[in-house]
Order: sequence, then structure tokens, then C-alpha cells
Amino acid sequence: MVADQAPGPDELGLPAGLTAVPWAKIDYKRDSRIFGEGDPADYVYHVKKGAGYKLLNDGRRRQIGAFHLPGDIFGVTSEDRHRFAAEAVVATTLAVVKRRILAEADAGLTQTILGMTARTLKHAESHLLLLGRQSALEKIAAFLLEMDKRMAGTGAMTLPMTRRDIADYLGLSLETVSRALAKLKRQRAISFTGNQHPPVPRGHPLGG
Amino acid sequence: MVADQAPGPDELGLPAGLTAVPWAKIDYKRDSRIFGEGDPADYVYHVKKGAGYKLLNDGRRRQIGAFHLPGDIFGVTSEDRHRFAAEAVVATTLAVVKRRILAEADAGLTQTILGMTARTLKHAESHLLLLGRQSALEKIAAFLLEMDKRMAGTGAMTLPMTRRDIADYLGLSLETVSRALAKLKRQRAISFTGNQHPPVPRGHPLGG
DNA sequence: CGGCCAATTGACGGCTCTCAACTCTGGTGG
DNA sequence: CCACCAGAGTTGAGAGCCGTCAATTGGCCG
Repeated sequence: MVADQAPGPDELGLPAGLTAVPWAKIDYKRDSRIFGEGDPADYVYHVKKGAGYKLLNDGRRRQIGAFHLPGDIFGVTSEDRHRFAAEAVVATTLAVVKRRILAEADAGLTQTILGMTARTLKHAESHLLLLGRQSALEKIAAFLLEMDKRMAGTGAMTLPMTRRDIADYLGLSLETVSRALAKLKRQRAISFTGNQHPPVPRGHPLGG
Repeated sequence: MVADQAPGPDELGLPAGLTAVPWAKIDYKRDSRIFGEGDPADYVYHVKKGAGYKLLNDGRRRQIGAFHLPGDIFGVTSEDRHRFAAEAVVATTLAVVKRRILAEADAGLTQTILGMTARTLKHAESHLLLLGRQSALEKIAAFLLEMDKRMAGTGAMTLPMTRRDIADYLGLSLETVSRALAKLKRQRAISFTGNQHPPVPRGHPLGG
């Protein structure tokens, strides 16, 4: 990984108190580990480019808890070690800062952490609903809508993650993900463009 | 519901700062609502007897996010309204206090709220893993172990909730819950006693 | 070109849901 | 007191969704 001093992230709505500190830019290759389960939670991360995911691990099966997209902050916790691992979905650039530095710069850090934890909890709770009570097709549809909303909201987007990642996020097999996407495509709810490797869903997912 | 001044809950590990305030005891009948989705989050609740659950609702299907057992505190949020409803599983006694009173008594309230939110998040994340990647039998086994651990840890317990509640917590149908329990019983991993209405699993669930 | 990986697609089986019948307990009212 | 009903639970039959196994395609890279 390539470290590099930078003035700090500019745009992308950082909470107050997080903008006044010097962030370092770090590049991660696809599939590389950002931090592991049990690692000291000394840093806070801000996605500038690419995407990462949070891996809930029970040792046997992969379960992705969340995707981190450009603009997202992750790695924030009230404990001193990470409970879960984070990895880069694709080549990713993160802005990184020491948590201790933040603590010095942000008098209301506890408040800031609480806000982020609450937001994470909110996402986890809506994901519970998805995992527990939705069919494969509904999961895929909800996933596309979530990504569309978070990435641009324009109705066209490039999904950085593989089918396997999507499957592990939604609690499905990768084949089922593929079939569900094919079905939506047949129904003209979505369409793909491009001959790149990770196919690119485009058009308004589900017409809504 | 019957309200009644009380000196405040004693035992059951309340976080510091929550013990010095006057709690009111309130009784709830089975199936009654404690608070609804969107209600002002003016109170914090502490389970003294009985059990409640948190209902994640997408309008179509029931998904229970958590069970609140004696000793648990719930209703804590960093927002000003509840995102989800809470109901009484059985006849339940709660200790209740105004959040505003707490704020006056607990200088480090934000820290306290953060701790509880973090704990809730932890539970939600492990539940994600359960919902996404486990078979019906594994879900039931995990559920019994969780309840055993939280209720007494003695290997014998009385489950206050119905099969339907368990099903809605685990993302299963109530018939599947019933069948999975029957299977564990046949395998002598658990046994039932009692002729009460809600049958009572007893013995070490899954042998450990 | 050949190997590799992501993705797609088909075949098949099984787990779980749905529908349904039945039991048991408790409560209510004649 | 007992008949009746309602609700919780159990169990069976059948269907369907989804997971697993497998073969194939296509792009990328050494």
C-alpha cells in the first residue's frame, strides 16, 4: 500500500470536527485487507475512491455486513478493537486518520461516534428485515435500489463488487444472484451495458 | 396499565448514572404496546419481569429485532423518535424513567447512550450472521443458546414467547420452528417439561 | 495461446413455506 | 358442570424456491 500525505478530504460531508485534521491517503489493491478482526481500532477511514466491505465472520461462512462507498466513513467504534474485518472490494483509495488525533481535534468526539454508531445500527436493522423476510428477487431489488441511492441516484451505476460479494451481503448463493439479475433484465426492470468485466446494471432498477 | 412510584431498580447491573433516578413501575398486559413506531422517545425502559420485543416492520411481514428480558434496558436512542415498536410478549413489569430526568442525573449520558447503542449494534450484527447464513436448525439452536445464556445459564429455562414470536425473530415460519424443536427433542438435545400452555424447553440445549 | 476468474445457465435435490387437519388447554356462557 | 370456542402447538402432504454441482462462455493477463 502506498501512503502519502494529503491536505485532507474536502467534499463529501464529513461531520464537523473531522475536517480539521490531517488525513493520509492510502491506496489498497483489490481484495486486500484494510483491517482484520481483533485488530486495534487506531484509525478511522474515509472512502475516497473504490469500495470496501465489512466482513462478519463466524469462521465458516462469509457474511458481508455493509459496503463502504465513496464518501462513507468506517472503522469507527466505541471499543478499542475491531470486531470485524474490512477489505477492499476493488482498488480503493482511503483517507486515514489516527483516532487519537481526532480525539484531540474534536471536543465532541463521543457525540460524533454516537451519531455514526446510530447510523450503522439503523442500516443493520433494515438489513435484518431484508435478510429475514424477503425473497431472493426482493433482496436483489432492494440491493440495487440501495446502491443506486447511495452512489448517484441517477438510475445508472457501476457496481464494483462481484456476484459473490452481493450474494454474501444478501445471504444468497452467487448463482441465485445471477439468476435474479437475469430475471430483472428479462423483465426490462434493469439493463446492462458495457463489456467490462464486472457487468454494469443500468437504467432505473425496478422502474422505481 | 398500572403506574406506581417505586424507589428504583436495584440489582441487575444498571450502568452508573441510571441508578440515582426515580423509576416508575408500570405493568403491561400480554401483547400490549409499550411504544409504537414513530412515537416520541421520551422514556427509557428497564425490564423487571416478563419480556418484550422490538418489532421491525416493513408493513407486510413481522420481523422481531430483539427480545428484551429481565435486566435489559431498551428504548434508548440518539434520535427523538422510536424507529420501531415495542410490545409485551407476556404480562410484563417495566421500570420507566423520563429521558430528560436521566439527562439531568447523568452527566455522561452521551457516553451511556453510546455504550448501549454499541451493544445493540453488536447484537444486530451477530443476528445478521444468523439470519443470512444459518439453516433452520442452526437458527433454533443458536436461539436456545442465546436465551439460555441471557436468562439463567443453568440449562433450564422457560421461554415466554410463542412459536410465532420465535419464528419472526429467526426469519422462519412457525411450523418450521415447531419441527426444529421437535427434532432437537427427538435427538435428546433438549427436553420439555410442564403442561403449561407455552411448552417449556428444559435441559442443556444442544448439550452445551 | 492457455490458464484463470467472473459470470451465466441448466439439472437436480432438498429445505422450508404453505395449506390443512388435529390435539390440547383455557376461558366463556348456557 | 359441561359444551363450545379460540388460540397455541404439532404434524403431515405437497409445492416451490433456492442451494449445490456442473458445464459453458468470455475477457484478461502472463
